[in-house]
Amino acid sequence: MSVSIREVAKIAKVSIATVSRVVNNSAAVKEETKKKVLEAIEETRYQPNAIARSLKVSKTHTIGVIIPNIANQFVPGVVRGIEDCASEHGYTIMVCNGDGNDQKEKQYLQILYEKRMDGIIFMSHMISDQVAHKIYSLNIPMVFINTYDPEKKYPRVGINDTKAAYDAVAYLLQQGHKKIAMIGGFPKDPIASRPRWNGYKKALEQFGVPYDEDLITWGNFSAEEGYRLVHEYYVKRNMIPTAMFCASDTIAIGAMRAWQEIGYRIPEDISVVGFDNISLSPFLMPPLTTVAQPFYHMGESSMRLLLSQIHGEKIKKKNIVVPHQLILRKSSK
Amino acid sequence: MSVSIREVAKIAKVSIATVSRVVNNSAAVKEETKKKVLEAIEETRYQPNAIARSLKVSKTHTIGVIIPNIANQFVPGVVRGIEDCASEHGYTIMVCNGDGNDQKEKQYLQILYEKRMDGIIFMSHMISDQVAHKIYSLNIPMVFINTYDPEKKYPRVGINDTKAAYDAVAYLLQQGHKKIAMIGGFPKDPIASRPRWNGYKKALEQFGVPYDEDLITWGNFSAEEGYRLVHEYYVKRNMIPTAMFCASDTIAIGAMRAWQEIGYRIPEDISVVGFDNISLSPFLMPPLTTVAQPFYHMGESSMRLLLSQIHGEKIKKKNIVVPHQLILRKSSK
DNA sequence: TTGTACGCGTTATCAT
DNA sequence: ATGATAACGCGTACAA
Repeated sequence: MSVSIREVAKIAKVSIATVSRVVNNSAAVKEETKKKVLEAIEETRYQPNAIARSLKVSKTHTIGVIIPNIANQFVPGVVRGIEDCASEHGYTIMVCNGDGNDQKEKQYLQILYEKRMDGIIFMSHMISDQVAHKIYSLNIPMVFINTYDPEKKYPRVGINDTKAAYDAVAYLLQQGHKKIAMIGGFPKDPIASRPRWNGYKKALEQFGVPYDEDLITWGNFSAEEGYRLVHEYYVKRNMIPTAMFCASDTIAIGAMRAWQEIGYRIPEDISVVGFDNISLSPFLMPPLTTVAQPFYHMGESSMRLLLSQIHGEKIKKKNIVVPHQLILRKSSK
Repeated sequence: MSVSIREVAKIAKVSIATVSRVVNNSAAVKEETKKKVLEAIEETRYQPNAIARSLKVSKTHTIGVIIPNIANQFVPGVVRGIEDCASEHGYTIMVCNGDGNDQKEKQYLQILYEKRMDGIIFMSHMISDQVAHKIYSLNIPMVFINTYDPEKKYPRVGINDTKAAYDAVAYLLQQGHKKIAMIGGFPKDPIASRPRWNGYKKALEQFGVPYDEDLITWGNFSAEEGYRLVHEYYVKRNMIPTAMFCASDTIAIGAMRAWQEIGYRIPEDISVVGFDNISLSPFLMPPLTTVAQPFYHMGESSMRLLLSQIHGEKIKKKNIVVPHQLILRKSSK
């Protein structure tokens, strides 16, 4: 197999301690012996064994990342933010697709613990009691994206969903819209859906527009659902709004397509605003007005937060809210 | 910190060997003592240390995945395919963004080797001599996605790019188009760009349509470039084709937008066909005709190939070509 | 400045 | 069926 520090030592005619010292620059070594060691390393093609090192120092310089699904629209941006920050600090990431599934999440948590991650970043819509229980049993550095842990023991990073939805709907109201439909995600989802719904209601209230339950529908954040709901709910019931607030850009894409198919023009007949600002939103026809979430930034700052925990610093702020931004494009007026 | 096998042994009043045996089910243990051990494990909340185990058995059950950029349109699908297959077989993945950058790729290769991955999946456009050199120095199970290693020592999975481009352009030709523009990726890229260009030329030849260099431009696979090239090349030179073949869906998105902005209708005035079939292609206006790549499948089968290498099986087929598919939608006629 | 020796938490090979 | 004990490859007191 691969050569160990021992062989290098033998060839360089020094002790393994000395080899270790030059490999890690951990202590002064005479220039001459250092050269001998370096030559021996070259000759043997020695490569340090990080596993052995980890066992010794109880640090893997690896962090676990549990996300719903890497293939989801905005997850990759977050992961990229995490990885950039991680690699910058000498860490590597292990990514796991939890699929918002209790069992899978629990199992990954277990595996990541056994593999002795230095910390874990956990992204999900909601976190079940079972998963929460598992999390607390681990007792290692952790940070949440979007979700909260029930006891709020660990920090969480995310936008202010209520305010973000409020901003979007308030903008529509300001433009004179009164009949504003909303397509949300899972109605029970306490992270993305409830707060956005609240923001919607709050805006209406503020502008003195009565809330109409019939204008609200729930899907699952997918384009297919947005498409389906427009056809099978709004059109079928002949409830044609003048504007529509969608809880995700994917929903908005499906919805816009449905409206356009049956002859409504966007934004002339119906204004549509999305949520997320995924990378293709500016290239849709028409380009989509939406609430941008700083995904990369979220990943990056969650990693930062994790690092400070790993370094033993005490976290004071448990809820790190990152800025959202309403981006006006052509799908609304 | 966390408890070791030793403490469990002490509490259960057995040897560490016995504890190891019950933890791994590696040998028969009397029911009675097994129970004692299990109780001790429960009591101490013992969790096996995978690092120590890895050091002992020289297997990490972890595989490294180097990709250009997880935030790129189609990369997440591939990674998802890899991860599903990996986790199904008890493996975990470490993902690294190489950014198609020699230095980064080399460095990640080094890190992944030091962390003793059981294998590596490498996805990139092209692989430089430096990186190739590094790869060969490692000598561990590896498989490539899209790229080849120069000596073709390791297997590679990908579509037949030439044939795929041929199919797309032949379709356009069949529809009666004669003036077909193409926007490629990096002209030097031997993986995605050259073969697709060749396929384009081959189709023209087959249909007896003369090849016109001026119809070809090169970008970098981005929507911005597609947009820019339409405006600054085709429109400015007044070279208006009747159809356009784009080497990626993102290019097509930018190009469609540019044409539409200046009043050309798609597909009535210009047909556009893309490449990749990213998840939003069906939701564009108009829905994009494109060549689908089976990303998930590519990830999955690359992982399978890696597993068989890890298990010591000899790979006979070095080039695994997965099926592409021309998907006809509304952006072409 | 350098070397010796121990321990990190396992698994595996011997005995018993 | 069980227990001692030797590795695995490394970092680090401590001694020299």
